[in-house]
Amino acid sequence: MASEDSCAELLVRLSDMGSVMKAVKRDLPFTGSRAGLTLLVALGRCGPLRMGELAEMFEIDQSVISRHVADLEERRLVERTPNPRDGRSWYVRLAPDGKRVTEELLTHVRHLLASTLDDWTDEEIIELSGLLARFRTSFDARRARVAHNPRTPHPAKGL
Amino acid sequence: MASEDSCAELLVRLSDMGSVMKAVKRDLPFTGSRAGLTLLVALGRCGPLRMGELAEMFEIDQSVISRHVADLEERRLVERTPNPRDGRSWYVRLAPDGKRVTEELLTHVRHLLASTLDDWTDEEIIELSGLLARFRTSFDARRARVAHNPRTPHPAKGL
DNA sequence: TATTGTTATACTCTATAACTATA
DNA sequence: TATAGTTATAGAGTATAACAATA
Repeated sequence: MASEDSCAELLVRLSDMGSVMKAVKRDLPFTGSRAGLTLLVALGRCGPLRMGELAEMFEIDQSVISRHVADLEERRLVERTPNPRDGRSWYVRLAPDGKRVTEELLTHVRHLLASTLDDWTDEEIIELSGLLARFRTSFDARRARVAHNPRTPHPAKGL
Repeated sequence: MASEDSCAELLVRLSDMGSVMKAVKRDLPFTGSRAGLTLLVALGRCGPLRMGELAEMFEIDQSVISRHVADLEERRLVERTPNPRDGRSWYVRLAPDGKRVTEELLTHVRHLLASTLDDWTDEEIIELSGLLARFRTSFDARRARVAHNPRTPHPAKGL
């Protein structure tokens, strides 16, 4: 069972990761918005996705996705194809330029990370990845519990 | 030595933590900006800090800190005292209300985390905290190396 | 002359609401 | 009527540059 002390410590460490990722993203050689970059990477990992799926994945509004995708499309980094099963929706996929850019970016970050972790063993890195993946699973499970059993006020949106 | 594969995996996991922290912050019972909240927590952890120190800590511009602190001061959550050793600078500290609010928030998040990790052992949590702390250390060390030995183009700011 | 902090301005990211077109 | 996506508008967060006061 998790103690308050160990949770407080973990909280600090997790917050710290925010600064780290921010620094990584800021120094990335990409002439476009950080949000667009994030979408490109997601499309590279997951393959074609609908607008709504992207919105759900990042928990941001569809309207925001709509504008970012429009921007990426204008810059020839993604392409849209109509969903043959539903005339309302679209699939977004990486265009050739987008694929190239995304691969370059990922290579860049992987090198950065490898250089950062040059005194770590592979086992240690895998250990950390595993714990983070498990943390994510636990977090999602808790959210599902709360959503199904809403004794807490509400999702409490604007607070 | 870190392999490309393990780094790629870790990269995905670290990005994931961004979404998690965003969800945590969004559901927090705080009637104010997320940025202000972050500053309050930092002041609670570190004690009185100068404006410039806050800017450096979060790697954002002094002008931004200036406006957030002005807002928090207006809402009686922080207080400013002149630095007796340097007439240009100010110390920012939690006001009584700010101290109360900060403690309530931290208690809330600790409970949230404890509920999330109810099937983790304390040792596992401490293990994860330790690896994250070490990651942060490695990351900072790499940045210092690059800064002192700038064979890469430059800090590459606007990119 | 350099540094601490402020103000003015503009850009990025996001949310809300009103809209369209399909289902 | 419900849903997928768009557009308009507003708010939060940040960076840049010009500035005041102090070192």
